[in-house]
Amino acid sequence: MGKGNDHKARFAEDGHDHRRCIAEALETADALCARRGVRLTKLRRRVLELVWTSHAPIGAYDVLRRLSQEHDGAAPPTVYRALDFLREQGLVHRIESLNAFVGCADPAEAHTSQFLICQDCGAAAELQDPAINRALARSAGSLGFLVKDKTVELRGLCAHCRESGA
Amino acid sequence: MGKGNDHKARFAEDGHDHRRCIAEALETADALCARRGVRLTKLRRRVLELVWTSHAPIGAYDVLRRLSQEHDGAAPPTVYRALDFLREQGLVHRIESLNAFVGCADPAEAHTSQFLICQDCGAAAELQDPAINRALARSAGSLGFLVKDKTVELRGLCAHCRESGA
DNA sequence: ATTCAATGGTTATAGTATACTATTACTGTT
DNA sequence: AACAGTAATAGTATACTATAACCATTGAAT
Ligand SMILES: [Zn+2]
Ligand SMILES: [Zn+2]
Ligand SMILES: [Zn+2]
Ligand SMILES: [Zn+2]
Repeated sequence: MGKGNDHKARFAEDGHDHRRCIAEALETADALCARRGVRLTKLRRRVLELVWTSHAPIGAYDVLRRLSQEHDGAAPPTVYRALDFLREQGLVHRIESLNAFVGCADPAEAHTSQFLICQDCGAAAELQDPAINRALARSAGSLGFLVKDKTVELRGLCAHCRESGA
Repeated sequence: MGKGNDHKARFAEDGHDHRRCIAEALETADALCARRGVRLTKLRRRVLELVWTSHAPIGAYDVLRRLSQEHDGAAPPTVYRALDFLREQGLVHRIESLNAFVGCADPAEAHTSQFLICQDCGAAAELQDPAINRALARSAGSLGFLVKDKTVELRGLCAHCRESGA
């Protein structure tokens, strides 16, 4: 299965085999879409692959620039349509504070996650911390607020960049 | 002082005196800027007033449209500069998931807050819940992540719209 | 008065996202 | 084979959000 059945994800390790990250993400996506009866077309699959280029969220227009090199006539809607599909299927997440997209670490089932985003290396780690969700639910509940959707994004320095920096 | 010395803010009540909200926000801003020795110019003050038009976050270009009606030559930079100043002074917050701005309920000192945003009436309530901040700090800390900035935005239905809706 | 940094005006451009229309590819039906 | 229905993609234009770059003015401090 995918990389992330961990309850709590981590930042990818420094010298990790990222080709394997990508391959696993694509395999998981293939299996998931097959099971759901939705089509991970060549285009959508390629956009997913481009999003997985690194663990740093990538902008839609960066995806477009790369896609254009191999796909004549690629235009903004080409990318946004693919990203919309991938988001609907939970295969990518949007990072609101960056206007950018990142591959989901654990797309098997719907979930709300939190993101730690390193301002130095750009990498984003996806967490699913029940304690955070509990605290949010409590706070919203006490005001009678019905939560439909959550955005939790923390920006700062990951452990690695914190050490190597000053 | 301002409206919000509450530990936990609430959604503004249905028939509340919003003119008073605005007046208090402006008074607080005047006092705060005077104390800090920064200039809340006529333009900046007017932009703050426009942001406080309602408790719903407002887009920069909506501010611009209104400002243009009374201020010749208002252009995007006019508004963004004023908003930048107001954000630096903690007088307005940016809602990342809406690309919009909202007045701060308690600008007296720097703080990280959370937002509950009603998808029906548009209003945003600003919370400062220590339990949420604790949960976030714990989670980030356990990964050695140094948090510099937080975005916590929950979208859904406020108590009022939940009742009046279906 | 002189000076310098802060403020704002103006024009242009970058960056992000969607609306709208048309076409293609695949499916099953007649 | 001809047809209709559907999903996916193409193509064009436009809306929306934000910043760059350069210049004129203001206003507080010396
Ligand atoms: Zn990897
Ligand atoms: Zn990092
Ligand atoms: Zn009010
Ligand atoms: Zn509401």
